[in-house]
Amino acid sequence: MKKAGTKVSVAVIRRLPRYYRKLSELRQRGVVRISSGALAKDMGLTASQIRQDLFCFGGFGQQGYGYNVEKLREEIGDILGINRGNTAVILGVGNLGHALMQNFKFGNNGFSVTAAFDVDDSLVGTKIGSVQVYHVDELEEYLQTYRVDVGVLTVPRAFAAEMAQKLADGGVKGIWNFANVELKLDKPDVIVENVHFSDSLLALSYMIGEPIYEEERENENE
Amino acid sequence: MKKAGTKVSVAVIRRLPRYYRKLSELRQRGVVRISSGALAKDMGLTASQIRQDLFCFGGFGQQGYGYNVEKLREEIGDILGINRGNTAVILGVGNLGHALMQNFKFGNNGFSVTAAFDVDDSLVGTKIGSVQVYHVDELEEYLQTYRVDVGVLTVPRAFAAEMAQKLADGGVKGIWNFANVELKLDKPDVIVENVHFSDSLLALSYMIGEPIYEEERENENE
DNA sequence: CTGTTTTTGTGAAAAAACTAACAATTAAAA
DNA sequence: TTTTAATTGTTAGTTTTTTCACAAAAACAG
Repeated sequence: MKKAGTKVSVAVIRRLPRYYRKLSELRQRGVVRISSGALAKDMGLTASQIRQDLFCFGGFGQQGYGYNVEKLREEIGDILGINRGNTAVILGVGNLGHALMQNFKFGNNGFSVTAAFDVDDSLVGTKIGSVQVYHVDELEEYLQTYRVDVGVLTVPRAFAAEMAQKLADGGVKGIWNFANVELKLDKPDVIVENVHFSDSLLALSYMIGEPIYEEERENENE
Repeated sequence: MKKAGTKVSVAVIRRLPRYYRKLSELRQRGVVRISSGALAKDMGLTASQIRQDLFCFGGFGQQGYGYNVEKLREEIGDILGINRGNTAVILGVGNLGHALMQNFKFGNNGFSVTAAFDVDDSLVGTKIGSVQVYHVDELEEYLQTYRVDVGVLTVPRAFAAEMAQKLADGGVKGIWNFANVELKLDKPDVIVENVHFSDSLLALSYMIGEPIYEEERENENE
């Protein structure tokens, strides 16, 4: 659909999951079709932007009709790689790793978690849900044996760099990094996606202290 | 420092916490001064961008010298509101809320957590660390009694909207939203900061499937 | 003390992102 | 069936963001 070699901007890519989420919600509510205008209003964007974004990947709509919710959702899901059968392993079954394994719906996002790793011997050998916990020492061999697309890094920050390197050496394509450090890898083909809680909270901290942000919001709602 | 009424772009604000984090790290390593060029190289940005970003708030550097790490860190911290004595309450002491309370360093980001709320009677009355857990029914009164700047929303998605409304009605300035829903509030002066795990994972999913992103990364590292 | 190098602050240029506009097409109404 | 209204794909224009370029200031070397 998209011209080969064409680069889609990061800004667009960051909006795709939001579209997917909104379309999933619409589908669940039984909505069959939606126009870019209605979607825009619902999401606080402009209709133009939505059409432009989708245009990057080819037209999924129909003039005079709009977009079929089910079909558009499928298309965006495909673009995002939801049907690619991605696999992930969890590094660090502490509080956060545990919470992710128990609460986060990896399956809804096209990932299956195939293993977890920790150094704590009281965890090794147990199962979280249906996922086996291995000792970190077994990581290397595991990565050589099974295809793992993404490593989820939920270890304490002190161990993050070392674990990230092991994941990269083991051939993962991406690292979902929850450790509060900027990872530097020698493998440039490994994508690092950071989830920095503190960055998020500090941005919020700034915004609640700046009256100008309130004004902006008011205009937005017209 | 910044001209009153001037709006700083969101892109800049999102970089400030990264600067703060990097400067904290440099300070800890005993680095006293740094140039925009060195900082840029370390962070994968351009020197120009860093100077431009800081220029939004006034000049913190010195020509021919660079930036004093300690001083710049302080300044950015002030801009972000780290010394404003912000308070936060946790809504939902499930897996994630618990993990945040135990692992996340609110203090490092200028926040003190003053209370937590849940519906589970087996949790109500207990303490997580030094933080008391109250029943959600007591939220309204609590918000009327104490100043709460931010509500941390870690409830199941089904309850997110309702709880968000209570927080907004109670007068919080911001909501740190971990529930996987787009919140719609009738109070436009309440800032919502979303932490959407699934959006993040799906963006990563897209990028590991697109060879073009690898190329981009390679150029970045020159 | 003088000259050279470093480095910022800042305006201008370039690039990227977003919005507007509209012909082409479809759906719905008359 | 014909007309009217709705809506997309797509190009062009506008705005925002990023990068470039360089004078001014400071540090450093000799």
